Amino acid sequence: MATIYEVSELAKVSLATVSRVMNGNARVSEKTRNRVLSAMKELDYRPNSIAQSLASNRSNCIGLLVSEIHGPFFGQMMSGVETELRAAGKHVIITTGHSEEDKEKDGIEFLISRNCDAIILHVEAVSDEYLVELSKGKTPIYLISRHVEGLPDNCISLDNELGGYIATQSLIEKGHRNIAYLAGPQYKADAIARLQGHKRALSENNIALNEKLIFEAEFKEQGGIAGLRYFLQEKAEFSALVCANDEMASGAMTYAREHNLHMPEDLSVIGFDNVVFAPHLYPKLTTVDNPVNKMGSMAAKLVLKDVYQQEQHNIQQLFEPSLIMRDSVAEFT
Amino acid sequence: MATIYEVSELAKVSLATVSRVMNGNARVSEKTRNRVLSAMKELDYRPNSIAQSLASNRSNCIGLLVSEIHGPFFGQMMSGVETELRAAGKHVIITTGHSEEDKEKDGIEFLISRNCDAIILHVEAVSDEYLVELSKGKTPIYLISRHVEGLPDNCISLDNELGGYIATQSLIEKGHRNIAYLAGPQYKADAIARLQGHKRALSENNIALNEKLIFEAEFKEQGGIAGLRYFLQEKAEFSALVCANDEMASGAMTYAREHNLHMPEDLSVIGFDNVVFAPHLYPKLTTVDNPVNKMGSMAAKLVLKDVYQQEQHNIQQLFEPSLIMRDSVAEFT
DNA sequence: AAAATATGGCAACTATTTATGAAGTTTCTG
DNA sequence: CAGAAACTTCATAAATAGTTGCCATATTTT
Repeated sequence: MATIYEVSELAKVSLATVSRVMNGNARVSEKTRNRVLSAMKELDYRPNSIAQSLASNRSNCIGLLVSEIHGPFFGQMMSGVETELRAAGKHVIITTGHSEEDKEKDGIEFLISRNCDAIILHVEAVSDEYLVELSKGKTPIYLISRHVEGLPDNCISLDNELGGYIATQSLIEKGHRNIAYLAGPQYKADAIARLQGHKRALSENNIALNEKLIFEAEFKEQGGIAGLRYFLQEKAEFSALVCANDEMASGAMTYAREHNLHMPEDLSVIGFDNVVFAPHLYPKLTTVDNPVNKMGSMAAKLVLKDVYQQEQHNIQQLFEPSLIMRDSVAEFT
Repeated sequence: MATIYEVSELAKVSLATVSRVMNGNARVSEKTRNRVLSAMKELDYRPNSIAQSLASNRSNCIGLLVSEIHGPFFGQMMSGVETELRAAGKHVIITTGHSEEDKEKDGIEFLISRNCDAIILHVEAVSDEYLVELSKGKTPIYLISRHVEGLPDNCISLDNELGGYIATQSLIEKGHRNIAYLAGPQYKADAIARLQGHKRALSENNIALNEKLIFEAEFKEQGGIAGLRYFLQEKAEFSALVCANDEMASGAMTYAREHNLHMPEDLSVIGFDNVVFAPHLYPKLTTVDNPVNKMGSMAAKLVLKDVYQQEQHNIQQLFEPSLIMRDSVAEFT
């Protein structure tokens, strides 16, 4: 591979000038620039990005830590981040945290050790204090789908409380009063907020909270199955079920059907996230849209703005959920 | 950040010795090693991976190019690759090719320019010749889910022809004779092979091929919808539908239900890939399992073996699909 | 005491960025 | 048209943080 020396030699120009042509940080006359460019072309020269990183103390890599790489939710998120950064010529290093404190910390270490210029995190197990401490290090951190007190400029978040609220509210408006709530793991901030929204909707409508109609499970199909099994075993009375995410809703629906509950007549179901497969469930799932893809690209924009000083417009840090009406909710009769 | 010099100074040891302790490529006495290690600890020293890369000509980064980052298929694949490489302390840089020739080439360039030690590709639009040419460059390439003549040692592939065969064969065994086939884009090797398998199953059972029962569409929900719409409009007679992947099956099922076709009584459907949501469709989708996750981790193992000289057992390059029976296929009566 | 093994200290090497002061060239001004 | 000002470019050197090879020396084993 050709080096900058060979280019400078062929173009009969000094090293510094070649560097200037590449980085455009100083004026170079048209004539010289062309000489340099054609020398580069002739030698099929590509700058060694590693050497550039070492000398400039910039790796042009952004670390991205997600809970899981598979799964429709993270897919959308990573996609948003990658698209934005790729367009800016930056590289994305992806790793996972599995929603476990040790693994999340380990993943963060891993990304920092790679000299990422910034890291974008979707972490759930790690504490706010840890993140505040981490943010004092030399690698800037950005959080997706999490709001940390003390890091207002580095968080991209969704108003999960509002999401939980509109889900339940929409059921109440359809006449439902006995509403079961399948909550996500209560150590995860978004799961907590969604449940709070649910409770607010109930209390604003003067519906007493029935603790038996709340069940906590994991954010997966299996969690949905376990949840509905619990509610049915408890013989609780309910005409509608709100699930803290679409995967749970999918599992719950499968289980409901296996137990001869017709949806939406016997049971209305509402999800959260509006994942790709939501419109292909049966019945088509009514859910709360979570603009994860946009949040991902927004996190990337924030990095481009703060870390690489690129001008960015329309920066938005708080996103709002919205209701997507489909067929899984019926009027209560 | 502390450098290797400070460590050597504090440990009263030479530079070379510190390096030897880190890389373990030469013998160091227990005593010295401990002195060095405790000096590192005291200074909270972490080797600068960029400088290591420059000096050793190893970036410890592996590039991964997939068609799309979202989508259940790629999620499983990336997950397999990442898990394996992460455990080996390697970094994964992910980018996308969108199944378009230009973008795929561009993505490859992008990864090579980052000095990846190897790149793992899931490319669909680029030609075999291009890949053979590419493999002559200094960056080793590995292909997932594609077999390229001339690169036998760098391909991990699925016997798609067999997959297509067993899907159709399973329907025939249930008594179906009029079987519609929803094919994937015929410039993609796996889509071609799956269709071939279908045709072989038909001919082995002496069923005449009806061209009207074959439709080509994209590997997405929308493709499934378009396909079934076509078959219904054509008023073709068929009791079963095989879809070239699960997403198409999901779309087709949604469309079928909207047109009052009951599944599996009126229409049996079979998919391909056995994606996470397949068991949560209604009816639960019978499909052909595609071990993408394993194929991803196998590609990673191949890299560890070839590029990093790590011993690996059970290397497998050709994978076999298997039938997963669920509820979307009925006996033809 | 000789041979084998460990370690030290040094230097060259990796490919770039960036600063510096000097020198060269062009353009403008009076 | 001379001189000044502004703009370009040069050549060099230091810095980035490591790896690696070499030979000399120290320590241990035979």
